[in-house]
Amino acid sequence: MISTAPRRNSSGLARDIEILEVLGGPEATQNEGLGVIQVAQLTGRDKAVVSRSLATLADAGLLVRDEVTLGYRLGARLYALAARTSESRLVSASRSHLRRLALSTRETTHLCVLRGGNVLTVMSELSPHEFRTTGWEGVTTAAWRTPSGRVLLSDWDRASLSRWYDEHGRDVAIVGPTDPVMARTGFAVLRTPPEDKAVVTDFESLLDELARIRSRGYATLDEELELGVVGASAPVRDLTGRIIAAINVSAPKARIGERLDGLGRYVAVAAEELSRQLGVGHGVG
Amino acid sequence: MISTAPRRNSSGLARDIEILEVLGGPEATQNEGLGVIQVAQLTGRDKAVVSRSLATLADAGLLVRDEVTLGYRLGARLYALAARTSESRLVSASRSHLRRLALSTRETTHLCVLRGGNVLTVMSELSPHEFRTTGWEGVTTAAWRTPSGRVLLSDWDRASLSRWYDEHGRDVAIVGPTDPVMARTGFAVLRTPPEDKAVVTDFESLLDELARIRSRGYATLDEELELGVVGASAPVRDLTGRIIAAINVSAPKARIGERLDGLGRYVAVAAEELSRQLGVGHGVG
DNA sequence: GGGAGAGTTGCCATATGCGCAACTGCCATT
DNA sequence: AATGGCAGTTGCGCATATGGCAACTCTCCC
Repeated sequence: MISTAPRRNSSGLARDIEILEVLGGPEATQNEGLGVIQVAQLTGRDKAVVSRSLATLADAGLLVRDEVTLGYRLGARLYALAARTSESRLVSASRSHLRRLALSTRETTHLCVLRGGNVLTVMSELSPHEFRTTGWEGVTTAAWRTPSGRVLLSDWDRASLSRWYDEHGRDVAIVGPTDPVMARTGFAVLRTPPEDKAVVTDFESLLDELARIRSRGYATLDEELELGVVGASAPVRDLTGRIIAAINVSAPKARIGERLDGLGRYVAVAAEELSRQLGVGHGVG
Repeated sequence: MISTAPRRNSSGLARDIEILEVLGGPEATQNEGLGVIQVAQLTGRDKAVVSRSLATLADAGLLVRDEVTLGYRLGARLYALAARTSESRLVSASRSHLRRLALSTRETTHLCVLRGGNVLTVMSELSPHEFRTTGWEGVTTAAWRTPSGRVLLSDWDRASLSRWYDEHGRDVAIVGPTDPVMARTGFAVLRTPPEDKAVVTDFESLLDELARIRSRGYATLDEELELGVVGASAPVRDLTGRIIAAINVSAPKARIGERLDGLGRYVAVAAEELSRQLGVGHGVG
């Protein structure tokens, strides 16, 4: 990533995107959309501006307005665009691999990509143990704190990493749990890990960990992000060898025990299979 | 009193959306994205304007730029917006389709999703014939025994199916009717179907049935689960093409008679409409 | 009836973005 | 090595779209 932050103008677009984010957030998904005033409050802007922006976005088809309640929600055009992203194609190609992994490990698996300083979970397959009906799709986490994020950074050169770390190294946020109660209470926003568990604390230790990941072919996380939770991640590569995604398995430490490294090797094999399929998948429909 | 089309301003946004559409088009999704000049030609705008707009959109995360080829493509932020709202969107979008289907067939319709080894009925619309006040929302049934469950399994690969069947193939329970009387009396817990009606008896016959479902585009059930009851189910797909839910119509055999296949085709059309609304067909093709 | 809340619109100063043209880099060709 | 062409970025002046305030409508509810 580049962006020595040349401060684009983008006044209008920034506001529009902020509005889209709000309407994609937990407040909007529960009810029948959000009203002008609500969006104005959530974005901290004048209601007149928000009113006009919402109308324009709805005209463009990115939003849909409920004629009765006057509430806005995300529109069909946005979903159509989302379906054409490369992530969308990656997800459909990865599904069976992820599902198989979830069934054989009996744990929850994720497919993650890097977005800015964060790791974006684009797909989840829940373990049979899970009772939740919704996964973590769309949720983002500070990249350098998660095994998937470290995997995704592990093929960067040092200069790029340094720039990236200057910009994002202090990020700690876990953004966007879809449960509104969690969001409101802030429960999931950040749980400080025990000091002694932290493997990565600064740029140098991040480099060390990335080197370890490269040599092993996978990353593991032992209660570093959350007590009682362990995980393993491995890189998915496109046909040029670049790391484009990471497969992750997260589980309670109690169920994994001493087998964490075994899990890492297993995840790595699954990621390699997926990579191979992506390499040949170009001709296949 | 809206929609008198009062000539919105939308100068910048219209252009940005046009650019997004172009980058969602076939020219961009195939190769390594599109360059500034190409987008300028496709939108008929000055390359300077396009250059700035693309940079701004990329800064916002709606676009991603390939460092090497300098090509732009749609970014993960779009996907994240859509993915985060997919479940709530399914429920809200389904209601009108289910209701319409219930009215036109004059039978009870359900929306079902897979949870572990069971089918969970998320939403029901009762037929005009029904007098019960409670639907089957929240009721779960062994997946491989129901048409909806088979539909939901029909896009799984064989390896995953095999694992899944090892774990859940012997489940027979019908769990948790919301009617407390039914629950207490155990009336709905399990009615053994007539032997000769069973289409799926083991893993191989399940595979056969799934193949039949794939080729027809819908599943039917003829007194297999309960005497005198027939049903038809069809798949609902999300924007990546994955089967995320099934629409089901259940009815007394006496009222359907020979028209079961017709009902299946009819349900399949409704499910396709719903899928299209969720974003399928706008995109991958 | 009137008051509160939600949403829209008019107005004006100002910041924004358009469009042209000049500029930088890169690569192939001679 | 010089040249020309192509891709992309940037500087600048001017028109205009946009933000913020306030006034306004509409509906709902007491």
